[in-house]
Amino acid sequence: MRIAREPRWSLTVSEAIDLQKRMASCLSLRGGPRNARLVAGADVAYDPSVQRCFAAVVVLERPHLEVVEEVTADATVSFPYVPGLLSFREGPVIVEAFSKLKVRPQVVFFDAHGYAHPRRFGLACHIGYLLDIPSVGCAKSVLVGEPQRALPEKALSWVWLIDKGERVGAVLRTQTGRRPIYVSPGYRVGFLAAIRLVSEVLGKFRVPEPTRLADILVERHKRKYLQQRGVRERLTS
DNA sequence: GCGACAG
DNA sequence: ATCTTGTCGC
Ligand SMILES: [Mg+2]
Repeated sequence: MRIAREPRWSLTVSEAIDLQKRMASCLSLRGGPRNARLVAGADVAYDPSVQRCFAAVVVLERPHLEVVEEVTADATVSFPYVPGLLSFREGPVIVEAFSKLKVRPQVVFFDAHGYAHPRRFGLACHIGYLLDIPSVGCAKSVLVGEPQRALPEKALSWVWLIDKGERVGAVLRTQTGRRPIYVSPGYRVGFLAAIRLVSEVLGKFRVPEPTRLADILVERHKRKYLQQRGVRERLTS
């Protein structure tokens, strides 16, 4: 798959923050794909000992969520973890993985926030923009904001996530008796569309299928990569 | 200054 | 995110 926009990743922390402020103003919080057939999930894993990171993208076909393509990539960690700047840490290896895809997904789900971000430009917004593909943020914990009211226990119940008086996303209970996930618009997707899209790709787990399968694949890829590297060192030394 | 803080 | 085995609860 061809990457629509050329990213520049070599930025300082303050330059990255400036970029987010500039980019946030040119985002559309409306729309959303109609009856998307190809949906994708992406996730990243790390090996702290060698400053290496890994990414996986899994493409599924709706409505039955069958896997149609899987790709992985790996790279050297090039940016620290700074809350609010996750896309600059995980972006390079994620985009690298997407470039290896043959098919072009119609929507992408990320294991991170989108609009629910200090500067309203989380990883899901940033990567969706670079790929020029509608995207949704599906985080497992909160970065900014608070539920507008108490979240009911029943599965599929949701409430708005409010930050500084502004609606930034939704708190969605995907399973009864389990903690909720945090859904927010990424790129070219509205609030209700984001919630609907996530509900359409839920399986039997708390986390949506696309990101859950990407998580499993990236973990498997990381293990294989490190094993292979261990073998080479043994034969070289 | 203090506390919060995606992955 | 990662370090880590078994164990308790939905
Ligand atoms: Mg992740």
